[in-house]
Amino acid sequence: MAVTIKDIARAAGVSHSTVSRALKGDPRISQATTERIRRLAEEMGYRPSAVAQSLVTRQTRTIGLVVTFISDPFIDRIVDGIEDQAARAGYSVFLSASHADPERELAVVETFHRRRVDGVIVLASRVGHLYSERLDELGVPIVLINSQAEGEYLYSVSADDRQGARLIVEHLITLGHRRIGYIGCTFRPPSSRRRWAGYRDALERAGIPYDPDLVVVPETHQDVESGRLGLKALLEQKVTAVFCYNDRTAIGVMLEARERSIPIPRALSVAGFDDIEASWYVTPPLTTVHQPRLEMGRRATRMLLNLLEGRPASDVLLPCQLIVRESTAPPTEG
Amino acid sequence: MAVTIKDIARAAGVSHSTVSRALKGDPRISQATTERIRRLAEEMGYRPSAVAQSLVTRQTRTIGLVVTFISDPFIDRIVDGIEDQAARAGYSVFLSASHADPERELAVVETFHRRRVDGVIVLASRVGHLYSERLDELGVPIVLINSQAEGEYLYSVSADDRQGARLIVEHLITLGHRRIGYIGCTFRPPSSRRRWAGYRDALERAGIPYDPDLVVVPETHQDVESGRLGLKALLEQKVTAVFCYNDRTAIGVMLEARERSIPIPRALSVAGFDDIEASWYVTPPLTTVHQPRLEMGRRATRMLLNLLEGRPASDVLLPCQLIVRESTAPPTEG
DNA sequence: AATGTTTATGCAATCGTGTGCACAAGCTGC
DNA sequence: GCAGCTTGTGCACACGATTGCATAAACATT
Repeated sequence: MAVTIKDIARAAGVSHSTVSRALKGDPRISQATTERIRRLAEEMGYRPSAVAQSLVTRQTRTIGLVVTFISDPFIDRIVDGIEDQAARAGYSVFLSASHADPERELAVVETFHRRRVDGVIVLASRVGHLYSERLDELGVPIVLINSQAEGEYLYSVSADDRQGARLIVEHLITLGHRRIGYIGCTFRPPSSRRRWAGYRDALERAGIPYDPDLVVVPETHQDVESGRLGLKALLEQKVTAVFCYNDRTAIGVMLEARERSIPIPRALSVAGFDDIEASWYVTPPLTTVHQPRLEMGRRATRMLLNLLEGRPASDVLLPCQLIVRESTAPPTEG
Repeated sequence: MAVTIKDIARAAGVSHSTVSRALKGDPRISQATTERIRRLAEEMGYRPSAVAQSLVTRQTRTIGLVVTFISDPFIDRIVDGIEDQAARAGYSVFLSASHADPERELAVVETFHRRRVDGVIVLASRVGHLYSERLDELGVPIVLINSQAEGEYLYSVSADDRQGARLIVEHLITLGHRRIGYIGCTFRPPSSRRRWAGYRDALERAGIPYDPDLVVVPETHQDVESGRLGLKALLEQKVTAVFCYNDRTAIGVMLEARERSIPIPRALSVAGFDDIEASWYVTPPLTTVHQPRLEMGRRATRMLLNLLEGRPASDVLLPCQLIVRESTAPPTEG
């Protein structure tokens, strides 16, 4: 059995209210008693029950974190940032995976409800209408990170997809490329659309006419596969460079290119997005766009904590950074 | 304000005890009342408070999960497996990172204590004496996955490091290699030692004398760097193949080899361990040992749940599987 | 000496749920 | 018509903390 304040009260010969107050540093309790009680608590190995505290204070100091899949190389550092900030503030994190399955999404929300989490962070998920509605019913603040929500959500932290895409496509243009393909993503429509917009921004600024034939959105839910399919389609278009929705897609392109003996970057430049760990393991190392993932996790958590303390918060859009490695080079003549 | 059983009781014109019993399906409550109450609960959007339930039942149905770093490509699927099984059983998971920092380790244990978690899973961590002692003080079952604990711990789920290592070294021997190096890991001594033992097992079975000069344990806490350093040391020994502590180390070897224009697998075969996602993205795809990570997470969780229900449990040692890809080949003559 | 003020502590209710025990009503059996 | 049994429900306490209010003692004020 765990030690309770009553046990301490008995040992100290005071009431349990006094113990509670002493431990909280209530000035009404005399210095002497406070110290005596604190020493006893320490000796007896007292650990306040967060459960009992939650019941009376009506806040659990927990936050619910939903991701679609835990094994997504994109999210690891974000979760790191979330856990870090939450722990520092004395909050604990419930981790749940929705697997992009509506049934499990509802189950997760239900669980968060029963657990009475103080707030929720939704990570890189597609938030459909039903899901969104249920989340709202929780009646707690919700922060979305890199949301694939269809409507505009109240609070969000995102990397600037459009700016990042523009950056990397400008890099390709600067290298001399004119026929640049874009391989989008069919199951993350909003961010794919934003990256596509950045791609067009770059073309427009350079005065290169936009050619819809150079844009493909393969019908698959596997990023790597998407890259393979995308490349097949784009080869007919004689592109000299490909900008991919994300690094996994770019890796798919590279794998497919290798099978077809297309040397990268000599015959084809490949660019990704996200800067996942594997992007600098592959051959050649991938030119990509870095998203400040750790920072995104931290900012989202701080935003949530602010909201929980009644402070205002406003959306955060973090800039991306171009990472030039070896998968991009000037196009070869002819 | 959330709906409570008292609200339902008032609406139904019964006492809250009756509501509690009806919702739990107590046979003493008449069919009619039970149904009426259930309908009301549904209509009013009642969500039982896990907090209040925990207080009285003295179990929280939560499990604490500690990892050293969240952004470790090795753990993602394990966590997937844990979350999956826990969620199915109605348990929620508190995720914490210790960052291999003694201070944070203690903080995590302290948090789990206050939260009154029912059990703990420790993932791939080095569990020192102090840490271990504190964990014991929690007084709840603890399951270690791929433990780097120094002593023998009560309950654990592991992949069979020794067997896996033997498997892959035998593969190298079968290809014709005789001078095979091993690059170990300095900050995960127990498993590194086990893989080293498997390496020697394979040599012994093949009648190849063990040469300590072919074993290096670079003094670095970065896996990739370890591979680079390891290769530098082993090149002097004229090895034709290298077995690495893990895939990241093997990737380090490959990167270093590329910089030195050593073709893989023609001039050097490289083998890893773990089968992380990046292992099949690299060029050439890495021959490695697959650990059934998803299964490890699932088994650990089921073991913990068994312990929580008073059922017995015994340690699990799961076999590893050899994954032959393209980074290994017969040695070239001369 | 009576009253007011300060200081230190205790009492008791509360948070939302579970549960042992009491109890009332209806039924059975003699 | 009464004891005994069954059935359905309520009372009241418990879980471990927080907190408004009461109170007792000590001291200051008039």
